[in-house]
Amino acid sequence: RWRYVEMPVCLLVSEDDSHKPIQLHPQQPVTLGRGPQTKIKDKKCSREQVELRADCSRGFITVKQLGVNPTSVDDVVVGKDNQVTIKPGQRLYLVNQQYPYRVKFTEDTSTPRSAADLTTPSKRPHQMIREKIKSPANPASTPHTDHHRMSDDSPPPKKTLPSESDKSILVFQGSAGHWSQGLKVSMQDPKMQVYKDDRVVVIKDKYPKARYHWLVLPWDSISSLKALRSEHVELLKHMQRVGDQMVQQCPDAHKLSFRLGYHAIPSMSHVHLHVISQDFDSPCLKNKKHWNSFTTDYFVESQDVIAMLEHDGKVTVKDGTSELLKLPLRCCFCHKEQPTIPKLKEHLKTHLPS
DNA sequence: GTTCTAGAAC
DNA sequence: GTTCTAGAAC
Repeated sequence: RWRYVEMPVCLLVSEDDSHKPIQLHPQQPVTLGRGPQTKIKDKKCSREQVELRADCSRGFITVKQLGVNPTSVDDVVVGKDNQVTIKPGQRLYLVNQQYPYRVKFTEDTSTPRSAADLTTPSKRPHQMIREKIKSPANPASTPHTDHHRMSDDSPPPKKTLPSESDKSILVFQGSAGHWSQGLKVSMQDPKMQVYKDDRVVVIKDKYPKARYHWLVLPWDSISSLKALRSEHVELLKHMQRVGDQMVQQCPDAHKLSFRLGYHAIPSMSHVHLHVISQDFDSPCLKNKKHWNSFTTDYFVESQDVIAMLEHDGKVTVKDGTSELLKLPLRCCFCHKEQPTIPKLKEHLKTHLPS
C-alpha cells in the first residue's frame, strides 16, 4: 500500500542525548571513535575506530574496523581493516564489547527538524516523497501507521549493564533510497540548501567538479529533460535567473567564468540545473566521464534548453550523445588533447586566473 | 552518482 | 616497479 514518508535518512543517535545525532549519508563513510562526537574517552578506543557506511537501497550498514582493538557486531569481532554488515537487530560494540549501538529500521519522522517540516504550513504535499513500502522485504519499517518513537522500543537484552552514557541506538530511517534518488533527499535537507524560494531550491553539488558547483532544482518533481513541456518554460527561466544570482553573489565571480546547463542524460533523477565555474579545479573531478559531461555537447546550455522548449514544446537529445562521454580528453580552453586525467589537471592550471 | 580494484599502460 | 583507467559493485 502507499503512504507518505520522509526520504530515508540514517542517523546515529545517542539514546540519552549524550551526543547529538550523527547523520550517515548514503554511501558517504563516517568515521567514529574516541572524541567529542561520541564522548568516549577510553584510550582503548581509537579516534578513528570504525568507518560506517549506510547502504540505503539495501537497508544495512557496513562497518570497517580501523582501530587496533576489537570492534564487534554481536559477539563476532570484526578485525582490523575487515568489514562486515550490521543488520537490524544486531548490536555494534565500538571496542572491547563496550559502547553498544543498535541498528534499527524505522519510518520515524519525530526528529525535531522533520517534525517541524511536517507541521510548517508552507510545507506542501509535493515536497513529501511518495514511495511504496515493501512489506516483506522490510519488516521493521512496515505497517506502523502511527509514528513510533525510538523510546517506545524495548532495549535489547543485556548481559553486562553498560553505564547510561554508553547506550546509543543506531537509527536507520527508511530503506527505499537508491543513489539515483539522492538529489530528492539533499534538496529537502535545510543544511544543504543555500537558496530557496517558492519554486526552486539551490544546493551545493555534493561532489563539486569545480571551485563552485551548484544545482538548482524545482520543488515540482520533474524526472528529466524528457518530461519538460511548454508549461515549464517559465520555471526554467526562473531556474536560470536563480543560477545567475548564485554567480553574482559568488566572491570569485569577477575572476571565474561560469556555465549554466543540464546534462543531456543525467544519472541522478529530478531535473537539475548545473551552475559550475569553469576552473574545473576539484579533487572530485576524477575521470573522463566527469570531464566530458561538462565540456562536450553532453552539457546543454540552459538557454538552449529553454529555446528548444519554446520552439518545439519539448526537449530532444541528439543520437550518440552518450558516446560523447568516451571522447578523448581535450582542454576546453585551448582544445589540446591530454593523455590522462592527471595530465589534464596539470594542464588546466596553466589556464587558471593568476 | 561514487567506490573499488584488476589489469592495461607506461 | 607505479600510474591510471574502465567496468563491476554498490
